Amino acid sequence: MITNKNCIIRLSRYKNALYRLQTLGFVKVFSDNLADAVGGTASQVRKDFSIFGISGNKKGGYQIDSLLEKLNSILGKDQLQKVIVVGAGHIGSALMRYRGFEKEGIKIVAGFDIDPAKINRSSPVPVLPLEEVKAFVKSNGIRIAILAVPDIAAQQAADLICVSGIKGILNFAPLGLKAAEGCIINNVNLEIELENLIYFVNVTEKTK
Amino acid sequence: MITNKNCIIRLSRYKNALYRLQTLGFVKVFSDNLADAVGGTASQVRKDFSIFGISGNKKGGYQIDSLLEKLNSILGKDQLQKVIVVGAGHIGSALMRYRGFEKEGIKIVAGFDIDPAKINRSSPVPVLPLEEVKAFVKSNGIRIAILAVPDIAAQQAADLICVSGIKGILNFAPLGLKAAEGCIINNVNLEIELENLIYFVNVTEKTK
DNA sequence: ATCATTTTGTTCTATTTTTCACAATAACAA
DNA sequence: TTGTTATTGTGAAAAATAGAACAAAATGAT
Repeated sequence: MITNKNCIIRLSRYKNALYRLQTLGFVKVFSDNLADAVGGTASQVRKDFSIFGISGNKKGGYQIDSLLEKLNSILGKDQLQKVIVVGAGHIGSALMRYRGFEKEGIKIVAGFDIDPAKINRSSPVPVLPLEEVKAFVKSNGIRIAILAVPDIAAQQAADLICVSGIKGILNFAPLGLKAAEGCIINNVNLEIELENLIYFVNVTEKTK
Repeated sequence: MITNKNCIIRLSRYKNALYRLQTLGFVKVFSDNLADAVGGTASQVRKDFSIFGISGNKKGGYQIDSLLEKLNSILGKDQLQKVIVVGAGHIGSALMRYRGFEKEGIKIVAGFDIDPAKINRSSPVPVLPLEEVKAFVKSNGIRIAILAVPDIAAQQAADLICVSGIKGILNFAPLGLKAAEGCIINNVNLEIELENLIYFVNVTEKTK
């Protein structure tokens, strides 16, 4: 089994680049075009494809449409992914209003919050009371949740949604969470991303 | 020079864990405590410290306060980092309202947008016309920008702020940007993060 | 048809990152 | 003291990842 997260991220980037190339009218692509498009090497593009049994044509490159089909299937994009957002604060609400996911086949179907003032069953993406999350997850077959609650509530909320049947959590709380058995947590930590950026800006400035 | 991004991310996590431990009343910590706290190995904690010349006490572990001082200095947290947000849409506005950065010594000092309707010079974080970005960056010595504009505008906006003197960009546009010479770009791509999560949820489900 | 050229697919090599293992040493106990 | 134990710091080993190189195959030109 592939455990290389960067490799999967590259597949996503290839996919995105391929859509752009397709829009521009291209129907086939070579490994070095893709490498240029995502900022990698042609070797690595071919290696990545080889790992997943994707093959092209000697001298003919890769057919963009069939390549996209294969990448989309690997990335689980052959079916609509329904996602919930837990926490309807600034970040959570912004995510619920964000339309960019839809063109990626990702649909935010509901938000949940513990604060009654945030509940709104009639908005485009309804915001429901947190107590209803378990029933909702079960009856709608949701597997993925975005967690955007304050630090203090994060672990508790994570535990709750794991028990509710969620298999993967994208965690925005700036705090490492302990995953329950059978649940994967990926962290998006903006503070850490910024710190990282600041570090590398600092060191490249110093070494110059 | 250290180029290992994950290593720097771990330093941030150690730092955050240390603050939590400090709050709980601890004054010293052992490598295995930290490993537990961030989900790594004790070896790696010590190796990471060793790389940056951080040393503790044989049998005595690490003094939390001096350890934090060293980590904060490495991560550039010994001075307030002023950051601007380019793009005052849903994500950009949410970031400007997000108070979590302040306790990390990161202050969003202004937002910029091309849409006159978004301009608001009197809000807590003023939103200014994009034309003013260069002057603002220069006169306030800003080095870091968060880019939260729509796809189509992203490369152009990135070019503009690089020319304006920005050294590091945290890019939210779901699109790989070409960095101008002397400018570092880190990408935060929520679609890709979700795809990644979905992939790993799928494979762990299948292999079980 | 033959040859030259292009591009894949994969093996082999290099580099990077992580883990292991253990000597060195500080703290404490007897 | 002397011995025992706990923990660091690091060099060496292992594992994971990336890159280079090249044979094989397909295309097109002469």
